[in-house]
Amino acid sequence: MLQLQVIRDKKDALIIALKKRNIDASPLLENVLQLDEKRRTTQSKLDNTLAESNKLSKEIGMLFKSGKAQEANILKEKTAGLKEDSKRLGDELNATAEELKSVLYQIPNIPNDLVPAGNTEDDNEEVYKEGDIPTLDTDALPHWELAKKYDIIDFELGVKITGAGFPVYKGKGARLQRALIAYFLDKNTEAGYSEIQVPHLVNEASGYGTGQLPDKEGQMYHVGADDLYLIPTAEVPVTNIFRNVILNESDFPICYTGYTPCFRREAGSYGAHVRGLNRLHQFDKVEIVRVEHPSSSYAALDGMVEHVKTILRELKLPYRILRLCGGDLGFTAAMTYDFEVFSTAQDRWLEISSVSNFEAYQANRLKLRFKDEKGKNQLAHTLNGSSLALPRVLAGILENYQTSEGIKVPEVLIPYCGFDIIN
RNA sequence: GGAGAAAUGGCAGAGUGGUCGAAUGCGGCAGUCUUGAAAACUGUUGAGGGUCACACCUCCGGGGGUUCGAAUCCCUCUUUCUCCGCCA
Repeated sequence: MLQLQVIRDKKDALIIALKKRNIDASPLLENVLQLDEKRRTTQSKLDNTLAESNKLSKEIGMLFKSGKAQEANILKEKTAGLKEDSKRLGDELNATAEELKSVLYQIPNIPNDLVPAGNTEDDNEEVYKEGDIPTLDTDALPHWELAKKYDIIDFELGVKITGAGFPVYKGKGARLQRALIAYFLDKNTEAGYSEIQVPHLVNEASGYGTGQLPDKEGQMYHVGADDLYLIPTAEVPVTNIFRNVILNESDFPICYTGYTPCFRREAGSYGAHVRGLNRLHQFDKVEIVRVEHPSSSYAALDGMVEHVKTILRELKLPYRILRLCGGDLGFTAAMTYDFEVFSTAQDRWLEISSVSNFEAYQANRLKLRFKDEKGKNQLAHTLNGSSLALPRVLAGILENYQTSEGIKVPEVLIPYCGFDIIN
């Protein structure tokens, strides 16, 4: 959520910046300012009424104490009208505040200056590319065929147990999956991220805190009986650790890494492009989350990007990095870098990581602040990224490492797997 | 799941209808003293709204109610603790 003060101060600049997302924010922002104005006048009317009623109450108290019940009762009558007024003004204030909040929730984050304009993923800007795309035999298979051939992932079994998009990993497939998780976590902790295990279900307040609610309500699985949501990413529980927290400057930087399964309804996406591991309802992911001082959040973002690079370099997977354009940028992000690995047999790029700076947008919802050197509370910046999302990394490994003898295991993973080929 | 107790500032812990945003202790910060540090002493120390700045308003787990007036009384939800039951 954007800060009211920022909207008040720089409305026109915000409208221009939000054009990159192809939205005309001016009606929304106007509405915000109008509601804010109304909120403040109502608030001040209410405050005055309450002040008067507080004053009378004190007088009544003193009169009763000094035995002047008669006079006190006269004053009591005067308070009746004030009570009605404050009730009415209070209701009005609440309604206005609610309305204001709901409009604020509809405004996405302001894209960073570096974010290119554009509508679709075709307008994303490739900023980096590394690794050689292997030349495969003509009979090379896509990963879902390989999974079947070597019996390491069973999609049909998942359909039987749960439904489409819930694969079952078997034997060396399961072991490879576990190896990847352990390897990612080790790399992250070596880089200074502390490992953490968090709940896989979150409450409504957490959903609002990181911005999944109300914007992406339909993307999360909701457990009605307990009113909880299955997490779509570890970002939600990990970042919400800091909801309603006031940090000291010396606490920065805060770096966490956690492995969790992720659950996404993916309503409306069907077809060939979601085959195999390309898009699932349940998948595993290792996430990195940082909380930073505003002055260093972009350095932190760069650091996260460099870190993810080292992992892909070690896995020897061909990848590229895109800076997302305004139209493709997530609702809450100010800037995002997507990592894509080349899936050779499918001849397409697969997104395997998304690293974002949310600046103060999430912090404003979370009320995540720190005391600056002047002792004033300021909003912190939050960031997160995948390091990495498992299924598509697995798809990339299976396809790019396939040989006529079987699928070779990337060297760095051999110690984690205990085998060097899947055949 | 059943029975009972509780929830107050960074922490501990007073406060059962009026001047309580809240005693006291610890911790934090600043100062005095000291070559420096410790100790001691002095002062200061929650958040939000509002204002040029004050004033003023709100917040004692969340929500609602009673009352001229609620941290204090009532209802409700949540959480924690104790006992019982169940259980990986």
